[in-house]
Amino acid sequence: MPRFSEPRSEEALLARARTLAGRSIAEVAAALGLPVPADLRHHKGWVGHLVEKALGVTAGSAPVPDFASLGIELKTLPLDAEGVPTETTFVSSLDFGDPAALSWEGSSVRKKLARILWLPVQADPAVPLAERRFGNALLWSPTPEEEARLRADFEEIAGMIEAGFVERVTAHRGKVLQLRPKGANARQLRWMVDAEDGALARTAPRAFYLRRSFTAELVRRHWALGG
DNA sequence: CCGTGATCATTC
DNA sequence: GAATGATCACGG
Repeated sequence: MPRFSEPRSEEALLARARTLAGRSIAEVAAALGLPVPADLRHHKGWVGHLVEKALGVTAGSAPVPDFASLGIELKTLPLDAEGVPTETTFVSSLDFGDPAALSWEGSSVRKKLARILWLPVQADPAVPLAERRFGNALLWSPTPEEEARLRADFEEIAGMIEAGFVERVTAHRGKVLQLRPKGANARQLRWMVDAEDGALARTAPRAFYLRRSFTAELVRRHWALGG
């Protein structure tokens, strides 16, 4: 059954997450006394918030791990009928005000991806939201090979930003990790320091995302699903 | 206002 | 069909 308190160990967290396996969104929501929206069009992060409540996440929107004391990030992983992720995975926003944010070691990307609790959730559009079921959770850390691929993409993107070409970093760049706009709308802007002259300039807020091909590979390897 | 939770909608 | 760029809701 879902609980409200934060788990104190990896084992406790994983055990609790696995109680969600096979359960429907309607069941989990009912246990928490939450109504299920008809669809996600106006509730895009709803499933993620539902799972947070069920597993005892208290961190809110602070840029820290969901389970701060355990250093674990929680991510839902929406899968289609074949077990392939239907969406990219948000990793972290780019902090234009933090010089360390552009070094791999100091980056929020490395920290966020260091340990993730993946919770697969059915996302076949043919299945109504309330009837979709959760899968078996996986506590994951990147292998050295995966980290090398992530780091290579990150450093390519970070290098362009440091050189003053942030506007030329599109979502096409990066094999497993990409940088995309992330904001309420395209009109929202952030201040950044221009690499050339040090002047302040406005630019769109951006965030790092994992490509579907990367998480699809993860699913195939750990759940033996998909094609 | 901003960051986290993500998915949508248009274009390719 | 899949990917990119845009968008929606919420808490603090």
